[in-house]
This record gives sequence, structure tokens and C-alpha cells, in this order.
Amino acid sequence: MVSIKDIAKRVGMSPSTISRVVNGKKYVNPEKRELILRLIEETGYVPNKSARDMVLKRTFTVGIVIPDTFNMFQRQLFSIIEHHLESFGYHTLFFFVKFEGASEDDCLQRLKSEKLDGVILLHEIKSPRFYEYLAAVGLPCVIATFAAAEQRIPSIHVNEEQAAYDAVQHLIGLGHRKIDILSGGSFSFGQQRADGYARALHSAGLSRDAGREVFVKSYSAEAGMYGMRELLLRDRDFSAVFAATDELAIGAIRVLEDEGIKVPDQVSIIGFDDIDISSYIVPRLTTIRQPLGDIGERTATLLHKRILGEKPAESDVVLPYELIIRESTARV
Amino acid sequence: MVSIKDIAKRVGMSPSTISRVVNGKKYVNPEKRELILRLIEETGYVPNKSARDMVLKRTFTVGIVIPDTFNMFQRQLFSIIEHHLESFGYHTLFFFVKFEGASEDDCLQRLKSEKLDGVILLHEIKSPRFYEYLAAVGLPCVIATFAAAEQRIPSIHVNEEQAAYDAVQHLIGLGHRKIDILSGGSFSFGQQRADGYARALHSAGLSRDAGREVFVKSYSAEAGMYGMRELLLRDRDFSAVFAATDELAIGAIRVLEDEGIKVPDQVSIIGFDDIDISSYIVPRLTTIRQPLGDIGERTATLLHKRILGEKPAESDVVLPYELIIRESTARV
DNA sequence: CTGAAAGCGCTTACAG
DNA sequence: CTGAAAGCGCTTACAG
Repeated sequence: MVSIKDIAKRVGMSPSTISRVVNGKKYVNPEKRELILRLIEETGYVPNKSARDMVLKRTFTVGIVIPDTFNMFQRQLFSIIEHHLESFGYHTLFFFVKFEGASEDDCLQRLKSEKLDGVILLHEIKSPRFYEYLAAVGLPCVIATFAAAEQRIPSIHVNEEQAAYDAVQHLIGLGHRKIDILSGGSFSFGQQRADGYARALHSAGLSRDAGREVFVKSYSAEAGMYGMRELLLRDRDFSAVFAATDELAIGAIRVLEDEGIKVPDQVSIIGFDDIDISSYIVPRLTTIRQPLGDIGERTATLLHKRILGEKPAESDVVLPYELIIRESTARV
Repeated sequence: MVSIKDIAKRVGMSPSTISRVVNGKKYVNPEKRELILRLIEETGYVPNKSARDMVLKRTFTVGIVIPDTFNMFQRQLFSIIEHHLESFGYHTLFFFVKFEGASEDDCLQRLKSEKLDGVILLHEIKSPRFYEYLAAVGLPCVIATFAAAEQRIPSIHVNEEQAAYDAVQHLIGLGHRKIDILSGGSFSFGQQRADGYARALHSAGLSRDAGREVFVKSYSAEAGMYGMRELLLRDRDFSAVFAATDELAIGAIRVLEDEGIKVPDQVSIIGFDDIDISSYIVPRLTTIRQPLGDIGERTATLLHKRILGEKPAESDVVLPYELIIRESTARV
């Protein structure tokens, strides 16, 4: 591989000068610059990133911490984020974390061995050690899709509770009174969406009933099937269900269909997230749309600013969501 | 950040020795090793990856070249690959490439600036320059999901043509005679799947008809809707369609449903890939399952071996696929 | 505008 | 088993 020294030798100049033109610094004689540029082209010289990172003490890469079992919403989100990050000149490294506690420590360990420029959390890390580390080394961080707990880490998200409230209001507006909920654990949004559900019921004068609530392990279609079977086992006396996630909703519809229960004729289902597939399935899913593109762009931009040392005023960005009414909900 | 020298100073030994214990080399006095290990623990020392990469002249990272518009099958595949790669101790860097020719050059450019240990192609690169570069620098490479063209790059894939043949045979076995095809461009598998379709038709004594074939731009559900509308515009005289991709099939079903045409009662649809969602939608999709897990694992393993310098005998691994009969196909 | 020199944090023969 | 020394490829004051 050709190095900066090789180039220097060939043009009879010092490595310093070559470095200057490679990095587009000024104070270089225009003619020499031309000459050097031509030679770089000819030889196919590319700077050695490791050497550069080493002296600069940064790596131009940001880590994205994401659940091992990421759902489609998170999948779509991370490719948007990675796209923007790339346009800012960053590499991105993925850190998958499982739900077991040990996995968070592993993740932290891996994080330490990289000299990241910044990190984005798409997964809600619990371990305080994690946040202590971030603070200790002053590693810029942005949380996407979750409100930060107490820590002073900026986050980009939607008002989950209010959105869920609106979703359930939509059901109530359609005349539904017997509304079940299918949500999941592990993440705070599962709880917040359940909170919005409860508040909507309350504000409509409906009483909450533990028999109408099931919390499954994850947020997948598989989990949705499991949860709906459980709901069916308990009591068939519901006319609508609020699924905390589109995938949960898809699994729920699957089970209902298998039982010969028609959606939305007999049961209305509303999801949350508006993943790609939701507008193609039969029936098209009524859901809450999170502004994926916006979340992704702002997350990447905010992190970039923090890496550059800017301290943006806004530390908690709450973005608007949207109720998307399609075919899976109907008047009771 | 604490460096190897700091540790050396604190224990009164040389950096060489510290390096040896950090890298688990032998020839170190057991007691000193203990002492050093303890200090590393205490100080939270982590080796500087950039420095290490630089002297070792490798980066322990592999690049994954993937289409910008990757579909769900590719999405699932790359997370499996990344998972295995991580277990081998590699980082992975994504290189998204668009369909425009220029994008391949960009990708090549980026590839050059990284000192990758290896690369995996999930996207069918056309540019010969790309392969020339790989050969020139001796960069290990494995292709997944495509048969390599002439180049001597090992690849892991399924017999696309034969699988498509089987898919269409399934339709024929169900009594269908008027079978349309919905496929896409840009990738060789789109053509190979179409070839299998043609051969199945031929072997059943059915004549091929350009009016029954539509090729759309991509392989998404969106494209599937577009393609099915086109098919409908031409002639409603078909009882089955072979969609080259599950997502294409999902879009096709969507349009049929909107037109009041029942699947599979009036039209049978078969897909290809068996993406996650295919077993949850209504109707469940009949499709060809590609052995995702196996492809991912073998791809990662094969690349790892090549990086280590082993030249495995098998350069073209053809894996078995499986016809998954579900609900979207029925007797005519 | 330009070069000599030092240094980033590690590894690896080489000589004990 | 261990240390001194050189070197990986770059950048950056510093002195012209």
C-alpha cells in the first residue's frame, strides 16, 4: 500500500505537505497541490484510517445500540439513521443487546473497546453503569424512540402515552366500550402505551379491568398470536383491541382470522408504529404513525452537533404522531 | 485514557510484557501476569484499537455490500450474518449501494479507504473494476444469495431456477394452466426465477406468452401492487401468479383484494423467500423457503476461513430450498 | 508556504 | 521469561 511518505518521496516534498493537501488545508502552493493531487490519483493512494484515527484520537464512527430482537419499526429506523450518519461522514457500528442483564454489561464492554465518537440508543438500557461510563468519558449520546429517564441525555420521541390515548379514543369514538389491550414488557413504551389506554378508558367513564389486559414478552407477530389466544381464552366479550405494536396487531388478526372472527366486522384492531407492511396487509391496519424519517434525521443531526461540541438547547424533542385510519377498525 | 505504558510504569515492567499478557501470549511469569491482570482490571485499561489495527495492518472488520433498497429477506439475512461475524470477533460495516452505476464506484471508493479484512456481497455488483480491485489487493470475499458470475469468488446460494420451477410445478399440479409471472429487474435472480417459470411451463406443454409476464423495477410490496395492476389491465384471464418475491406477492394480493378477487379462491399466488411476515398474513403465503440461517452462517464462516488463509475446496455452495405450502394457493 | 521532528499507542523481532 | 528499540502511517506545532 502506498503511504504518504511514498508520495512525498516521489514529488520531492515532505510528508507534512502531502498531509496538508490530502486534508484540504490551505497554505500550499497551488502548483504543488496540483502535482500532488495528480500523483495521488495515479497511485491510488488512500489515507490509512487507523493511523489517522490514532493520532486524531477519534474514529468517526458512532455506535447504535439496538435490541437483539429488533422489530420492523426499529429496523426501518436504524437504516434511516445509518443513512444520515453516513452523510455526515460517520461509520456506524451496531451493538445488539439481549434482554438478559448480562448482555448490557457485554455491550458496555464492547463499547469501551471502541473509541466511538458518539452513541445512539435505540434500546432502553437499564444499567446505571452504562450511563456512568458515558458521563465519565464524555461520550455524546442521543436516545431515539424513548424519553430519557432522569439522565440528561437528549432524546427524540413521540408522546407515547398521548398517542395511545388517541388510538383508544378512536375506538371509543367508533362506539366501542369493551376494549382489550395487548402490550409487551421490557420497554417503557409498552407501559406508556398501556397508560394511555387506561386514561382513555377512564376519561370515557369506562372502568379498567385486568381481565382485558395482557402483556406478552416481546412485540412480535408471534407474541401477538400468543397474546390474542390468551385474550380469547379469558373471555370473548370484547369488540376492539388496542395492540401496542403493528406486529402485535398482525399476530392478533391472524388468530382472530383462524377462529373465524372477522376484522373489523366483529372485532376492531388498532396498532401502533405504522410499519411498511401495515398498509398492504388485509385488512389494512389502522395505526399510529411515528414520524420515522424525522426521528431518524433529527437523531443523527443532534448527535452530530453534540459530537462537534455544540450544546443544543432542545434536550427532549417530542415529535407529532398521526392517527392513520385504515380498514381494521370500524363502528361497533 | 490509560495506555499500555501507564500500566508498564505502574508495575515497573516494560510495555512489551504488558502487551504479551493483554494478548494472552505465553512466556510470561505467572505471578507478574496476575499482577498485571489485576492492574488492568483496576484501571479499566482497554487496548486502543486504532493503534493495534495500524501495526497489525488489519482492522478486524468486514464490509457488507447491500442494496440501498434491501428487502425484508435481505434485512433478515444481514442481521444473521452480522451476528455470526461478531462471534468470530469481527466488526461489520455496511455499504449501501443504489442501482445507479455511479453508486457502485462510490462504494468501491469507500471500500478502498477502509482496510477491511474481508467483504460480503449481498448485492450483485456489476462493475468489473470492483472485482479487479478485490483481486488486486487480495481481499477475501464471499457472495451470498447469488451465484458468482465468471469470477472465482465463492458463493452461497440456492438453485433459483430450479426452485422457481418447483414453485410453478406446484401451481400446475393444482390444475392451473393460465399462470402469470410477476418479477423484477436489476438482479440475476429475477431472471433466473423467470427462467424456472418458463421451463415449468414448457415441461407441462404450456406455451409461454409475453402477455403473462411483467417485470417491475424493484421487489417491494409497492412494486407488487404496480405489477398486479398491470397484469389486470392486460387481461383477467389467469388463475395463478408466480411472484418472484414474497413482498411482490403481498402487493399483488393487496390489489386483487381491492378488486374483489379472492385469493386463493379465484386466483392462486405463490411467493419466494419465506420472509417472517408471510406466515402471519391473511391468507398465509405459499412460498419457497430459502434457508436463511444456513446461508448466513455459512457465509460468515466461509469468509472467516478465507481471511485466515484457508482455501476451502467448496467454492460454490448450493443449499436446499423448500416449498412451503400454505393458504394462498388452491386447486383451480 | 514548507520541512524536521516528535508523538499517537501498540507489536514484534532481537538480544539477552 | 523480559526489555530496548524500531516501526506502523499519519498529524501538528514549531521554526524557518
